[in-house]
Amino acid sequence: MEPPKADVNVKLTTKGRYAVSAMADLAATGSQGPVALSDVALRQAISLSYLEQLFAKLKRAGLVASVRGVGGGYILSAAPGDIRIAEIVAAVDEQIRTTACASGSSLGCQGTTARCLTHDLWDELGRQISIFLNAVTLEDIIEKRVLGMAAVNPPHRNAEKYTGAAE
Amino acid sequence: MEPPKADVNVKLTTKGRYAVSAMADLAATGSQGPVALSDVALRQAISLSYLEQLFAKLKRAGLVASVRGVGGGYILSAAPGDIRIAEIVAAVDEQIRTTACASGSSLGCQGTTARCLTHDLWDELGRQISIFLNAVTLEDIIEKRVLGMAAVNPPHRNAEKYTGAAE
DNA sequence: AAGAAATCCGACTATTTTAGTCAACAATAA
DNA sequence: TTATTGTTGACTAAAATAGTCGGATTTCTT
Repeated sequence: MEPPKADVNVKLTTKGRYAVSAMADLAATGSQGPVALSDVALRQAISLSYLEQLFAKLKRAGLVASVRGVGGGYILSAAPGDIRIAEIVAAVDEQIRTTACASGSSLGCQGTTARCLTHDLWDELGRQISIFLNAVTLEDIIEKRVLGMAAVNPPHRNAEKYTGAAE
Repeated sequence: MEPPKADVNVKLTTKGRYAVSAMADLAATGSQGPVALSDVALRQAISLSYLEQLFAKLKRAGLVASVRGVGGGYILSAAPGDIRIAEIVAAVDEQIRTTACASGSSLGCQGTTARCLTHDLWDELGRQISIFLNAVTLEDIIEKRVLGMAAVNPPHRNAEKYTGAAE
């Protein structure tokens, strides 16, 4: 059984990060039974109300299941190794609004002159991000297997290896 | 002479896209002399006033030079092959505000339990995006050499090749 | 049956960011 | 000198983000 793949918009807000943090918390602590959001809220320093919002979406996306009542909480719908980060982000982050030359669609791209020169660029970047977030699972996070992934290959020139942050 | 490298925050708004489009326009049309923003505004369908804002920042970053008066406009400060997309994005997009567990800094990351489990993840993603945007230059864009870059290597599992957008 | 612990639900709000507009000014070429 | 273009800064409207709040519902425990 292979994990489903999610498409990720080039949009990464704190909402998505909170969701991933909360899901990682669930993966790390909830191996036995359901975990109450109030616990997650304390551990991750996120407000309970906000977490409730996020988990409503996560549940709608089928990533978690809920148990109501005393002793209830949320459980992952699948093993941590089968939940990709891309799915989490896609579940909580709303669709990016398509400005002018939207990534993916060729809207308004009847380019005569220089218009939409950058279309391919954003397309490709979005694809790179998707690939990355689809390659990492919750298990990778709690096992700390994320760092040190190989770099992308530049298109044509033999680019010097990019070592780190400038400045 | 090697192009400088810029650090890119994990933040990609239309502002950055507009700037890249405008710079690509400049690269494509302005090989002889300065290009007036009014022309760029028409071709790229961006409002002139907004472009002025963006180019003020681009100039401050040293990516373009300006010529005032009749026949004036903006010129690239370097050859298209020496201007990386990352520099453009970094010039116009403000610094991301560091929430809770900021990428790069270890602020608030005195993690006892599960806190900051995702730190490495966002760090690594930011690095991937930086690598990509640092690998692409304006020349690549106008020569359409952007598409078909190699995928990132997943961390540990031998992930199935991600072929495209789901759904 | 009562109460506590939890999810659920929807409306509301505050803050920030984005995406501009507008007006006035400065330099320069024709 | 006049038209063209850049320069600057203040201002604004709309959208997205990041929540809050109040209440309802379910279910376990006593």
